[in-house]
Amino acid sequence: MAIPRAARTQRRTRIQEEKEEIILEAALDVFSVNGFRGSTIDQIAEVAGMSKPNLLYYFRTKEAMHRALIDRVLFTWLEPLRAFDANGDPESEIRSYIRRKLEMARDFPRESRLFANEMLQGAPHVEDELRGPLKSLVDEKAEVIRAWAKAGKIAKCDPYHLIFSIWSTTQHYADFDVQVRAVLGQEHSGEGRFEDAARYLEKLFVDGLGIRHT
Amino acid sequence: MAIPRAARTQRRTRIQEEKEEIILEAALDVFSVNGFRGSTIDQIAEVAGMSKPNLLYYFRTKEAMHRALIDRVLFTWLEPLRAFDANGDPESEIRSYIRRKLEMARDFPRESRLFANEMLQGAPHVEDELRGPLKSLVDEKAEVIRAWAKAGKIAKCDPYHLIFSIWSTTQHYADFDVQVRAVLGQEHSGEGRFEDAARYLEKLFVDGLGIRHT
DNA sequence: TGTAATGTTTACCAATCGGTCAAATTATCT
DNA sequence: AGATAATTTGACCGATTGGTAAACATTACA
Repeated sequence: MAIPRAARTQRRTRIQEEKEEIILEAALDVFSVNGFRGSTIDQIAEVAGMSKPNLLYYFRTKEAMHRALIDRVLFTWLEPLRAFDANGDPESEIRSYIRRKLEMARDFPRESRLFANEMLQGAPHVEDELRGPLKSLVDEKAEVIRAWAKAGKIAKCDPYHLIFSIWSTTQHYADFDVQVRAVLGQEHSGEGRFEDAARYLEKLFVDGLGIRHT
Repeated sequence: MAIPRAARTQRRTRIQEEKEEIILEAALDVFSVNGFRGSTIDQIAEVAGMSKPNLLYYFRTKEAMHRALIDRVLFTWLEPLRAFDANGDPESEIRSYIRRKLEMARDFPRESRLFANEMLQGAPHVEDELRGPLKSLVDEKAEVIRAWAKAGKIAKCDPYHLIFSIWSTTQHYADFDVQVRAVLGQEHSGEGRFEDAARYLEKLFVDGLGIRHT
């Protein structure tokens, strides 16, 4: 008889690791487009190439699948902000933060959309993470930015809204990809749009924050 | 016997106008949070305070409801961009565009989320509008911005990405409202956050675009 | 190799889904 | 008021939903 997943205390099997990986990959495909409510286990099962009960053998409920996915993605997603260095100089830190966020929008659009979907729904599954770890991290980095402003390295500005504006402008290229492509037209919808965006955004923020570059 | 809605050619009844209004209002509540797939007619019926078959008397399918809602909202939503005036001066035009968009994010967050949901899903219901009317409007305004840059009134920049960045930064306060509130904390989550955002964003764009203000 | 644990699937369940139908109710107009 | 058209609803339909039970297949390990 199969042991229910939740009751297992032993180390995970090779098969478990592989299959859970496949399932979460498929779940990311589906959840990132349709949101939690709009996604079905059957859809995920089809993408994963296994039967529905088999999915439910590894994750007992649809919610558990979503939960596991969020947990795994959240850490990676905040990596660029975590790398934001108080000791670096403002210009290069902001430039590289923008660049990193844009790379993530390009390379991990599904992850971006997964969160966007969650936010639109009022973050019913991650509100705690927002108020806890996320807020702490942002508070910490906001303090860095405030110190830069105080030292006259950048113009005085609200550090929280600065962070919001970098998040929104970069994630836009993942979340609103269809719109961006439609507006740019076929000829400018190649991967080059990310370089154009990087160039434009770096200039916007560097100049907008009054960072003097030699 | 009731005449099917689609076959009616006569003018709409008072009751029709009222009820369709109530239904679309409820549909906006539900669709904007759960997206098309994640929303059910029963949910909308409950919010609207009428029976499910009654909703289907006014809109023959769930898709028709969504369609009507999108059509009604799309026009209003593009109003600020339409008001963007080629003859105005760059600084005040950009400032007021940002302000208008922020006001819409504050006053019509559901409309913003409705579109955001649609974009995340790949715009299955509005792709034509994106490639047609929206692209045309943006193309037209991009030309205005390009002319400003050519005349040296603003710094050279990609006008499309400029528009994207204004869209994303402003709509962020509607679409990611939960996140914004969570990060700002209870004390800064009052309506004042929109004024803070306006102040920050106006400065960012005016300085970022190299607009000399006396 | 045998066997116990792990993994997979078919068949199924109750609840919910979008939508229909016909009967009942209400508004409109002469 | 009476007739007619417009509106509303309860009962219902087949399909899909999240999830279960149990039989079957495979793997790991002594």
